Amino acid sequence: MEKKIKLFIVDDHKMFLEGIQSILNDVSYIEVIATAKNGADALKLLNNFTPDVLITDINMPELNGIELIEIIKKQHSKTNVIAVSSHAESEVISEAIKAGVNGYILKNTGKSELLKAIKKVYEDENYFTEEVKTIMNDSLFNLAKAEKQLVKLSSREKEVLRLISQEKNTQEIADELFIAFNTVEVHRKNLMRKIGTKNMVGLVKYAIQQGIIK
Amino acid sequence: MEKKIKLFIVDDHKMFLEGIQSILNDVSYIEVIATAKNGADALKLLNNFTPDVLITDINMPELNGIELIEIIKKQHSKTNVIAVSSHAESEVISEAIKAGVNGYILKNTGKSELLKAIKKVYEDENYFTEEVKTIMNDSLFNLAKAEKQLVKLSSREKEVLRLISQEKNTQEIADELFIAFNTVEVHRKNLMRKIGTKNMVGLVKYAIQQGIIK
DNA sequence: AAAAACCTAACGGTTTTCAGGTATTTTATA
DNA sequence: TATAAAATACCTGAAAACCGTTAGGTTTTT
Repeated sequence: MEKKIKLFIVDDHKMFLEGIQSILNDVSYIEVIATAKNGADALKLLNNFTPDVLITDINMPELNGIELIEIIKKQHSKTNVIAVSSHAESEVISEAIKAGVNGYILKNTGKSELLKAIKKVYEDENYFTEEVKTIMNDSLFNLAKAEKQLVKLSSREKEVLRLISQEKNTQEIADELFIAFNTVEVHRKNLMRKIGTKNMVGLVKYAIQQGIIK
Repeated sequence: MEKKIKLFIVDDHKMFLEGIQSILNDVSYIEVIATAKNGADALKLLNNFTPDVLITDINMPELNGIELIEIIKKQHSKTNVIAVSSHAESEVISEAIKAGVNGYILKNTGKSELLKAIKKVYEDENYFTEEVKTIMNDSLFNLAKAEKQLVKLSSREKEVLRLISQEKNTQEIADELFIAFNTVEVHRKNLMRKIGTKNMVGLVKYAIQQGIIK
């Protein structure tokens, strides 16, 4: 390869970021041109850098991986994106694909697979690890993809979700946001409808998974 | 330093494991003698290896970091332990300290701090990052430490917790375990008492944090 | 400008959780 | 083997969550 692959890495853990960089330092055909610790920072830096491939964590606070991918695909279409996640959850994978991700690998995969993914994605091909492909082939996956619209939470809903996840009850949330008890209930109901769960356990799991809290 | 510091690293993410190894490869006075992807594997390997310092993730399935630390401190007292975690939560820090951990750092800290921690802990001193120290100095921390006995869940309680975290209600859990509705309620109440929360949101957060589910 | 989405609020009713007990059997362990 | 801990089960009443629906005003998008 005559030209180095320009990489941009996004992860909220400095230790992980440095680890990946250290691994990729030894690879002659790759150059890490920038890193960021969340989606918002990444977007700012993308005005100054034009990476060939961007690797992003899915679970990040503020602006998470899925949202970042969506924006990149609209505004920086030359950059291909690999999502990295701790867990293989079909909803997340489904949303990442809908957002236009080019690859999806898990954190429990090693260096060789990471390099394969980077090369493939650089060449405008897709790369998904076996575990992810298994889930994608699952019959339920296509159903889920078809019937489940992309979850877009409003800022108010995220706020309510955050407070629910802090173990606050409806009245406490109402007091804190200066809105009526009933309004909080509506937000909660809409959250459950959008996220597709029937109780608060599902909500808090989603919140943690999406990095909205913790 | 005449002798290399022998390191053992435990983390369920291969990518993280390899990243850390790559970082530490460049450090002359450190030698990574072994790695493991969970607490159980680590314990097995500790029969063959005697590391000076063991670095372990806190959130792992099967046998988590806290439990691993407890066992190491009993059975391999020569090995000092550094806990690595994604988030700084006072309960977890408190339990790690009670388990006898020698250092506690966050994944959002970088290489230089990691090396400092390893050196300090190797010399039988403690090392805690600023963020962790802040939490430890918090007046509530000492209270929490004093009044909160170490959480020991029975296997049945863990089972119920797992099902609660799967968004199942009391009746569904009762049916699945072939026990009475009321019994499930007792387990749930005991879980809430032990974990120190007043609702299921707190339970599921604990379950995720402890790697009991997900 | 129209349509869609969002935020707000309310009502009535159902289901589930939560908090406080008592009590028996089984299992682990000192 | 004593006894402590765990698992089982039941009860009551209160609190909170859950469900369906309507509806008006605001903001954003098309």
